[in-house]
Amino acid sequence: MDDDVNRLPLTSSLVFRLGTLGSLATARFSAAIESRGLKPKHVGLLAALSGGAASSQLELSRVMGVAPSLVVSLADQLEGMGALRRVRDPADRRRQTLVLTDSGHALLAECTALAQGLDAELAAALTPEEGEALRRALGVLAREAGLPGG
Amino acid sequence: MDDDVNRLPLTSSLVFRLGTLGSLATARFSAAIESRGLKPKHVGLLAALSGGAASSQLELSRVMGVAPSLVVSLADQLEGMGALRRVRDPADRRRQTLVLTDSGHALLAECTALAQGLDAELAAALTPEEGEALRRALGVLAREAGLPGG
DNA sequence: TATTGTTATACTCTATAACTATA
DNA sequence: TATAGTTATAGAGTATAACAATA
Repeated sequence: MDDDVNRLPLTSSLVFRLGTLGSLATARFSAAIESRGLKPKHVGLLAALSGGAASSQLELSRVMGVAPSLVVSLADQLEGMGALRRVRDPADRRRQTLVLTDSGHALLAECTALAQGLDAELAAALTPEEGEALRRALGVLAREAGLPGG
Repeated sequence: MDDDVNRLPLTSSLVFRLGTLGSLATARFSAAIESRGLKPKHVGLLAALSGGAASSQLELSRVMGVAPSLVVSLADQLEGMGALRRVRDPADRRRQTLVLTDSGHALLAECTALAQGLDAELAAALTPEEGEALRRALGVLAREAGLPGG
């Protein structure tokens, strides 16, 4: 009579667990970077720039999967805090090329260190082998989905 | 000079990848259940009820990590589509016990099947061993974080 | 006429706070 | 006076659509 005995519960599916753990991870990262005045998407933009995945704002909006208007707003704020500069592309003056400043590189490095700290907290519950397997599997899925980062 | 050569990029950290893949997983699941008139949180509520993790609305808000007012709204909608009934606890008439109807059980079973389909799509990029390792690691993290589902 | 960036506006999601009923 | 639930309101985050500048 009860369906649940015959099937894996929804809550242990990959999609459900990725969803809930992803939201938890984002919340923790958000709290960690809050004191720098950053939100996760700011950091995503910095990382995409640093990785060379994109330089113009429209390219960034495609790579990040967000609306162009959001990139404008994120770039405004990052420019305001001195993390990047807008440089007009002389070959096509419509394009704004975003360039990380030294301070932007340093900010990204700080965020990377914070992320590594959170990684260590997460991985503490896992054996080294489990942690490594998790990294590998998530890497495959990220590549498969066309997400930034190698 | 370039920081990136000496450290793992932010985009391959566990937190970043859980965040981005989690948001992708939620978007896919959301699209899959949309035709049923459901959002992921509706399904989360059904799953929490079915798993016996909570019965009163306030308990549900704690288990799900959302505001009590949101549980009211989700329960309103699920009640409106006949997936659950509100039953006053006779011992404490302030409490609304939420009970899944047959139709609610069936709806949850459909959503579970949809999730399993998405799981299969995700796992297609992984070897069987990688998929199993991913499931295990996410299970450990979910338990560690006190998330529902075993 | 098409494209890049920007601005203005609206929508979705969710929380906080005020309120009602019961304890 | 405290608690469960509800309603009203507000805020964050983001998208869509209209607009300006350049191609």
